[in-house]
Amino acid sequence: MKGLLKEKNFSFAVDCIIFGYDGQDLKLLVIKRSFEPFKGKWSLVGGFLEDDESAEEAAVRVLKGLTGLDGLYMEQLHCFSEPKRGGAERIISVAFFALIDIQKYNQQINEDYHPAWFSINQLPELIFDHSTIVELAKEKLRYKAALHPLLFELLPDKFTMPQLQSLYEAVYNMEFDKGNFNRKLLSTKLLEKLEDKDMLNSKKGAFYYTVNLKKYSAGFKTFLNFVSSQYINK
Amino acid sequence: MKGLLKEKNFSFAVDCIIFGYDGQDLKLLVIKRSFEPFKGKWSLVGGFLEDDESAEEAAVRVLKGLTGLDGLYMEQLHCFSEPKRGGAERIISVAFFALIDIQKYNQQINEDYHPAWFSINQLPELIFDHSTIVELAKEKLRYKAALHPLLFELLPDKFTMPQLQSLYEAVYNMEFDKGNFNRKLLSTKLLEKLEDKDMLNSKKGAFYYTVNLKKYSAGFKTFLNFVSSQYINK
DNA sequence: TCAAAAGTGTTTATCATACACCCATGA
DNA sequence: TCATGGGTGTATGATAAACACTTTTGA
Repeated sequence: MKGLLKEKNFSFAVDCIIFGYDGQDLKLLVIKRSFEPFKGKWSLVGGFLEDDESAEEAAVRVLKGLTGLDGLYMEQLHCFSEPKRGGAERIISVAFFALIDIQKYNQQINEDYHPAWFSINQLPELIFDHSTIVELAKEKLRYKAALHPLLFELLPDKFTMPQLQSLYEAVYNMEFDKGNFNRKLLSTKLLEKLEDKDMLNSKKGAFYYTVNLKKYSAGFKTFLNFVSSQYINK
Repeated sequence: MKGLLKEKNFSFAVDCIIFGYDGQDLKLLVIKRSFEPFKGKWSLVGGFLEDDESAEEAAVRVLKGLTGLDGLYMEQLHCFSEPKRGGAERIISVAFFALIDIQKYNQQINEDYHPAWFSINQLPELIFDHSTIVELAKEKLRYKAALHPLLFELLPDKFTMPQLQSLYEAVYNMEFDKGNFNRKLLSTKLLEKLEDKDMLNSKKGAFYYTVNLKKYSAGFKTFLNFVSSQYINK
């Protein structure tokens, strides 16, 4: 097929869906466009591909430009290539979703973009097909986090079990039994209990844990079926 | 970011990973290139994107051109955009994987492409990064089929339990207990038992079944954990 | 009547769930 | 000392896995 048809050329961009967690809600980081068209509207961060970089490299560059952070958890989501995605010219885009610790982010924020966090349940209108993209990203996050230890990326290095449980409850919009939650998470052997406690959020205090992802493959199995499949749609 | 940097233009193609099952092995359909460069080498079917179509539409077009078939199960796999994927010029490609009933295919085959089926365990060398793409597709197929009723797409409309079991065994390269396999599959409520039997492959004969995917969402849960997670890597 | 493969039944161990209970602390 | 939330223990039911058993047919 290639070689038989004439090649066309296309504009090619990346868009980043950036998830964070503030202790209450799962949040999305969006920026306010400072240029036309749609100046002043909310949008995902994105950028055009350069000649010498892959989409992955472009996404890393875009993420660093906004957050100042390297080495974020990042994953290719989907390529959106409908001729009329919105906007005057046709742009093909590969979407990536990223998970960041909202505290680390706030230290290095690049205000030039006019970024803002929105709760995932109260998103503003986004330009082009960005709302669709975000919906897909939410589904994928739920799906993948049910099977893999992913959500730790949204927490600080040290976190407590109640924090972790709140995070899962925010992501899946459901409640878990704390006893069963603890057992399940500890049975993965991915967590290491520290000696100090967080005394700020309760009287008794809750022990801190860190995650040891080196044990990932061994502990993987126990993540299967973590969340009942009715909460997974993709 | 968009609007600030100058846009570049890129060649954009789709590649199709086509899986089939011949009753013995999981197979991949590849074509022999009839043009330079790499004339005579094995390759995935692909094609350049047209101005007025999405990548999905292009993949459907390419699949129909080769197999003569519409309405195949098809899913976007990944976008490959490394600047040096192989070949002289840079081409960004979105890969799709498709599942087809090998019998239906053989009726409408387009010999112009010099297509051939290879067992997934004995693949020839493929051009560019196509071997990498196929590896990723295999992983994704295993992953997804462990959670979703997908593999039916590889069988005729009527199939027997032993056939279905052989298919799963080929895909996961392991053996299942027939009693447990039957129970598990029947518990999904996705299968409808027919009145006639296949008397060709055994003395006793095996009842035919059809799959009723309308019951998909209801029966989904039971597909979780179908295959032990150690066989899933993505 | 026997071999081969289809299909069913049964036992056991493991795991998920629900929920009762105990513990440590600040007010 | 009591209310609060952290953390542990336990009983129950559901499910997965192993494997023995029965059924049907062609040779």
